[in-house]
Amino acid sequence: MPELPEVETTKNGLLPHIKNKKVTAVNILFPTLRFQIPPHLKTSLVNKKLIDLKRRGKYLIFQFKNGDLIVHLGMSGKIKISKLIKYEKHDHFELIFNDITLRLNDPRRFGCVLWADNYNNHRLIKNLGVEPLSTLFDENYLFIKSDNKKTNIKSFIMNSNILVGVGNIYACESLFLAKINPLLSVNKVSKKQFKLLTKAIKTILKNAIKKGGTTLKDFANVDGELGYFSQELQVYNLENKKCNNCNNKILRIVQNQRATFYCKNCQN
DNA sequence: CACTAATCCTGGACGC
DNA sequence: TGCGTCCAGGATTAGT
Repeated sequence: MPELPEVETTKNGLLPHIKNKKVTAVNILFPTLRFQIPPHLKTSLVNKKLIDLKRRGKYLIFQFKNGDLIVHLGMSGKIKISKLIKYEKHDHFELIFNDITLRLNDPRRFGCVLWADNYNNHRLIKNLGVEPLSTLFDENYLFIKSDNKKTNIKSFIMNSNILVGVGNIYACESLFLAKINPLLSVNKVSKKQFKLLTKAIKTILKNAIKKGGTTLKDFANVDGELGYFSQELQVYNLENKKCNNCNNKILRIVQNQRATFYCKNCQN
């Protein structure tokens, strides 16, 4: 479900509620996720103060003095500020502070809850590519990374070892904004196109964060409010609808086993 | 090495 | 109302 803007929205929603607060209890309700939730969290986090909450790619990093709690939301994970006493189906993990309870619910179980002494050294984090909203991400970076690669530009920008946070929705939307055909081999992408693309990715992600993310089926922020970027989508999930630029029909194809939406007329 | 396919899992939409 | 099929926001791993 969540790409960078949704994770960022979650982070921004949670942080003011939990910063500098002590964990009073941890409940592991259903440890089965992509990896088993480490049982020691139930005791090792109690009485520890949350120093900061960060985002790295699509990972949330809850920082404590004794280490980092790493959470990935997978396709269907949600963290809510819970006022409910009764648990719901697919609740997995609960982080309880004095006055507030965070609950992780993940029906498809592609998410994970991990522990690391330092998140930067964790095997799932240390090889991640650049943050798209950082100054390290520019056309030169993409150009260097694209060297000799024949893979298509869409899967290239979705490769988290190159660039983090861009999933299927924002890859489609960014390529549309940059007017680049998603099928184009990266070794044929010009420097000028890379410049347009980096700019488009930054613009799309920033705007999506501002709108509180994209709600397709059920994404909601920590207070249960929906994301409004879905109203601004230009191609994603809009097969056979008219392109806002040229009125041609938006196409749906499959690339690397993922749906791609684009306008053949505008993106070439 | 580079690229493709399979895989993990549940639930919602849709056709019959 | 129910059943079968397909599809979904991710990312690793196995295989060619």
